[in-house]
Order: sequence, then structure tokens, then C-alpha cells
Amino acid sequence: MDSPRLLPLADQPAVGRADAARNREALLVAAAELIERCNVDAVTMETVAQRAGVGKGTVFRRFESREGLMAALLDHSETAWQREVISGPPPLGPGAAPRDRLIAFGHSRIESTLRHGALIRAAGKAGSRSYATVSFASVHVRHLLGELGVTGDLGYLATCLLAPLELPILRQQLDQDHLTLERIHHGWDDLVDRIVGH
Amino acid sequence: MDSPRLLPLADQPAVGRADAARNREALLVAAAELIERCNVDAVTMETVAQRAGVGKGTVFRRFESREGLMAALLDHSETAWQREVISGPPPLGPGAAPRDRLIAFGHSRIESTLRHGALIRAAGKAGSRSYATVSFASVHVRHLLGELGVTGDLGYLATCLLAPLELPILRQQLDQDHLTLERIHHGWDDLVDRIVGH
DNA sequence: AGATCAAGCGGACTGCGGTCCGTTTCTATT
DNA sequence: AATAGAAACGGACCGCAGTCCGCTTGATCT
Repeated sequence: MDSPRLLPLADQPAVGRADAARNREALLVAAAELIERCNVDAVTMETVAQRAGVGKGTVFRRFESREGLMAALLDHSETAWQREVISGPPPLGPGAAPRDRLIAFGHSRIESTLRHGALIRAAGKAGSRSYATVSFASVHVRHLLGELGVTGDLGYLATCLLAPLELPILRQQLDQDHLTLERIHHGWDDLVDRIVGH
Repeated sequence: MDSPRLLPLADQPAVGRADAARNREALLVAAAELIERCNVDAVTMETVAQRAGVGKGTVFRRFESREGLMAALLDHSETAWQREVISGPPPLGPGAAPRDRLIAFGHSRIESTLRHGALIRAAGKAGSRSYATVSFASVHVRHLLGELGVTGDLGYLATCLLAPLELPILRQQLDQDHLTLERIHHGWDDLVDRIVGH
């Protein structure tokens, strides 16, 4: 087999009352619609509640906090992305050489992180930093490093490869350091080769 | 010379009215005292204002936001740290071999980031991610990489070296991945050698 | 010294995230 | 079908970050 199974990415309905599940779905839809039209920061919990036709308390019971709600929204794209990595077409998915997969992994991750930047920010530490996602990426990178015959502290090295793909780093590179996207992609390729050891 | 001059780390009084400067100082002292006794999150802007004997509005005029206030407090330790790097004793300061300085740089940064973790968190994006600090560190690392004869995109490589030293990454390694501090330090040494190219 | 006015001040006010608790609704059981 | 109780609901309520605006103060100029 190629990969560890999908990590628990949040929400199987997990058996509960029917109305609860319905409300949960309604809230996610309402939030998604609102975010699509305004920018994320303008969307308040109360607005989401109203649009979904439920009380404010319900939103918090379902999602814990604003960040939790945002994280739940992020979940969809994260899951889709994980699926691509696990069973999508090469070079990101299985079938390509490990180095090519690692290169593709970085490019894909950069792309995806930037695309969902606003949501990731709004999800705060529950977002990109959510344990499930980070853990999935980490396991995958470790796996590829292993296949590449890299020796050393693979756990630490995986983190070091992942760290420059995090949103705040990317945003700093683009906004403050004025790197082009292309330069960031090339930089990743170079970084991979240095860490793998040519 | 060894290094670029100290970057503008925030607050020269910058000439203003005497009472304004006095209030600014009083607020910093008050905030520092309060933080020392309670934990950071329990310190509210209003409390700080009261303790300093000024109105709430004044705090916001001086520091922009809660994060700004925290960032200003962080400033002291950041400046001290920069001084150590620029003109302190080797191997962190000038005088040691570039590789040794880079190793020492990472260890010192890890130490310092963890020590001020609570404040850095409270300072949000104005904290560790403040442009002045990041920029100083980046210039320094680039400088050392240059001395080591590293070729390639030094700007990108510097960011990649810095990224794993950021608080969220360190916290994840310690809290979720259960790495020991020692392992993190060793990991840094190894990472440096890989990126420098032995 | 007195006048002038930008800069500073303070605290009432707003909006939002998050909590609480009395009420309602679903489902399992008989 | 009736019932019981657990789960979910909703909206009043709270605390804090951040804004606004009418008042005060202190530097500067004559």
C-alpha cells in the first residue's frame, strides 16, 4: 500500500439527532454562501445563524467557536486535497518516483494554501495548524523521505520541509520579500534536493 | 564590519509631547507588571489603562491595538537579542566560524522564542512575524550563508531555515509530536549542514 | 505673559465572540 | 400511543477590543 489511511478529518455525523445534523449542514451552507459574497472577516456568527434559521447558541454548540466553524469549512478542501495525494494521478498521487512526488507535493500544497488563505487565517490555529492536516502531511513526507533513502531524524526533517509551506511564511515571502510565485516553487525544488542530499 | 545596522525596532520617542512619552512609558510598565503576575490573556486593555492611570483611549492611541501593545513589550527582548547577535560574544556574536555562528543562532533563537512564547502569541502577527525582527534575522542568516559559500537563492533558503524556528512550529513539535528540546536542537544542526551542503 | 491651536486625553458607546439556562423537540421504550 | 429524559434550541446576557468626539493641556510664537 501507498499511504496511511485518511486521518480523522473531523466530522462524520457520528450519530445524533436528525435535527442537529440538519442544522449543522444548514449552518455550513449558510456560512459558505455568506463567505462567498462578503469577505470572510465581515461574516459574523449571528449572521450565519440567522441565515441558517437557527439561534446563535446553536452555532457555538455545533462548532465550538468561530475558528471551529471556519475549520469545518476548510475541511472539505482539505479532504479533497488528501484524496488527491493518496489516490490521485501522479506525480502527486502514487505511481511517480518519490522525488517527483515530493516536488509535486510542495507545489500542490503552496497552491492550495494560498487559494484558501482567507479561510485558513480565519480558522486560526484550528486551520492550517490543525493536528489532523499537519499530521497527514507529515506522515506522507516522512514516507517519501524514507523511500528516498534519507537517513537521520525524518520526523524533524519533515517538519522543516513543511514549515516553509505554511501560510504566514508564504504571505511574508510574497508580500514583504516580494518573491514571485515562480521563485518560491523553484526554491522548494532546491530545498528538497538539499535535504534529500542529491 | 560584521552586520547591517540595527533595524528600526519600533520606538524612539520620536519627539512628541512630554506627557505623551510619560504615558507611553507608564503603560509599558503597567502592562509588564500585570503580565508578570497574571497570565497574559487575563490582562485587559482597560486594566492596563487603569493601572497606568490613563484612559482606555490613550492605550489604543499609543499602541494601536492589543497586539501592538504586546509587540512593544516584546521589543525589549528582541532588541537585546539582536544586540547579542550583532556584537555579543561568539559563537553567537562575531568572531566564530560562520557555521558555528549559524548553529548558535538557531539554538539561541529557539531558546528565546520559547521563553517569550506567551507574549509572542499575544502579539499575534505583530509579534514574531513583525517585519523588523524577521527581516533582521533573514539578513543575518543570508549573510552567514554567503560567508559559507552557499550558492543558490539565499533569500529563499534563509526563510526556510527560519521557518522551523517559529513559535507555532516549535510548539507543535513539543506538544503534539513530543519531540524533546534536545532533539530539536540536534535537528537544527543537521538541517544547517544539509542546506549548507556539508 | 498671553494667545493659539495641534496634540493628547478619557470614557461613553458599539459590535462581536462566547456563555448560560429555562424551554422545546426528538427518539427510545413500553 | 403515551411517556420520560436526554439532547438540542434560542436569545438574553456578559466582557472585552476597538471607536468617537467633546474637552484639556502643553509647546510655540509674538
